[in-house]
Amino acid sequence: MRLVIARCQVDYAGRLTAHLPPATRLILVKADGSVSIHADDRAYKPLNWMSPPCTLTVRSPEEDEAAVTADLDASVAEVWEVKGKDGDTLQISLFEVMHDSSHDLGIDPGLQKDGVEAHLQALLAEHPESIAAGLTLVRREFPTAIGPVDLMCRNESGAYVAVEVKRRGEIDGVEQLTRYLELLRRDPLLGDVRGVFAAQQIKPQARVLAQDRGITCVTVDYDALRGLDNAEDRLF
Amino acid sequence: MRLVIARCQVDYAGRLTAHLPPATRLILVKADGSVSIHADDRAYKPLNWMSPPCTLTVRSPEEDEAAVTADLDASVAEVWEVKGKDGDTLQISLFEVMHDSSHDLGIDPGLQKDGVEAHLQALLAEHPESIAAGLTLVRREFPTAIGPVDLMCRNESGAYVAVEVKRRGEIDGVEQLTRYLELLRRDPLLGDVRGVFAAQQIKPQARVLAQDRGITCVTVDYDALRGLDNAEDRLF
DNA sequence: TCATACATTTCGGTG
DNA sequence: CACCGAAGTGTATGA
Repeated sequence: MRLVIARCQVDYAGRLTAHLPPATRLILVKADGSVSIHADDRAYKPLNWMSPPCTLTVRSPEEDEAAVTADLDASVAEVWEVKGKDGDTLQISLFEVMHDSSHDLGIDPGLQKDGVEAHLQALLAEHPESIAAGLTLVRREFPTAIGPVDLMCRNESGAYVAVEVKRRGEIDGVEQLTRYLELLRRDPLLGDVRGVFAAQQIKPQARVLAQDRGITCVTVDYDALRGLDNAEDRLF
Repeated sequence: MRLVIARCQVDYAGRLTAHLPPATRLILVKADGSVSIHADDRAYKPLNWMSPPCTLTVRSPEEDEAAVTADLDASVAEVWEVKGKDGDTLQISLFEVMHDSSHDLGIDPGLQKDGVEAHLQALLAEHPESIAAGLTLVRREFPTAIGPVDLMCRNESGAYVAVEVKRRGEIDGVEQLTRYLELLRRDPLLGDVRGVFAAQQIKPQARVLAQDRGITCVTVDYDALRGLDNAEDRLF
């Protein structure tokens, strides 16, 4: 990884056209060839970047007439041109370099995650009764023409119940479930299909929309479910 | 901005739980207090991060028993604890520091963009006939109870046409337009309202859904529109 | 402050 | 390779 602190100007042309006026910034050149430009704020998003695969070409400004403008040519030390795979380009004009160091980091073992929707879905699949009393699982990822329903269940009276699982319940989740229900209800083998929208938190607007469409909302306690799981582990 | 290259282990607890095993990485501490951890690949996304506002506390490992594990205590040099506003925490255990430098960057003038949806909408507003022959603009951002319709037009026979503009046409865009149309059609003053989904690219699934709902799909050539605009500039 | 829509979204999964 | 959906999404804008 190469770290460069420099006064620079950046021009991007690709899916959009963007320009960064001259200022001092951090330029990161990583081992995979990717380049990103960071200001002194925002942890997550760089000001500008080029995703791999891409190639970086460094040249002095006089090598390329086009890169030399009347205002800038006197002070430009180097011009970096980064070309992406879709023909997009990032041109970095460096005026003054304050810092430049390279470091060998090696490959990263990577991030281990827990608590995402997949886990929530797995826990609910193991404990469908926590969604509604008497509910039993038919299968996870129940296939439809427009994609799989998270959980297909049956209630005490044998009716099918399609469950959409979300960490945060918002309008688009209700729309998604609505589309599934529309399709499922066309299948005469399934008969009437109920809809349940299960999430850790459900936004008021999503709740109203769901209610309007006859979809039941269930808020799920992830920690309690995990506890249930742990308790089970201990018991059996 | 502070740049630290160090062998470190990272643990995040917040909306999810995540863990980074010991490895050499770049740790960025920015002027706004934000912290991000980068591996030697991926331009855009850090391995882990804490968005501002947040506070960084540095301490030697013996100050906090909880942070000291049997496996690690011998080699841990420092433990950084970053607390976010929602009570989420990022704990960085540093084993060995290879580089540590600080740089004053000042505030950034920021990115200047062109080519986003707003511009596309503006161009289409100036050239509604490029959406469909005979179309004339009534107004941009036509207000409804659930939000503004991008473009409200009328066709040759005087019927209202609601146009949803997207750079990339996907299912949620069709859903959005559907909601608008549902509302607009309740207004007796407007009469029948047609729907047009205009985008640079329209995904097949979105196209199918739109067709099913009687919404017309139009793919827009952004460069041609911009050319039309430039040509106009030259002519008048 | 909250809700919504956009993003050069990025990123991972599946067909 | 495409499409599709999730993300600790982040970010800007308007109510």
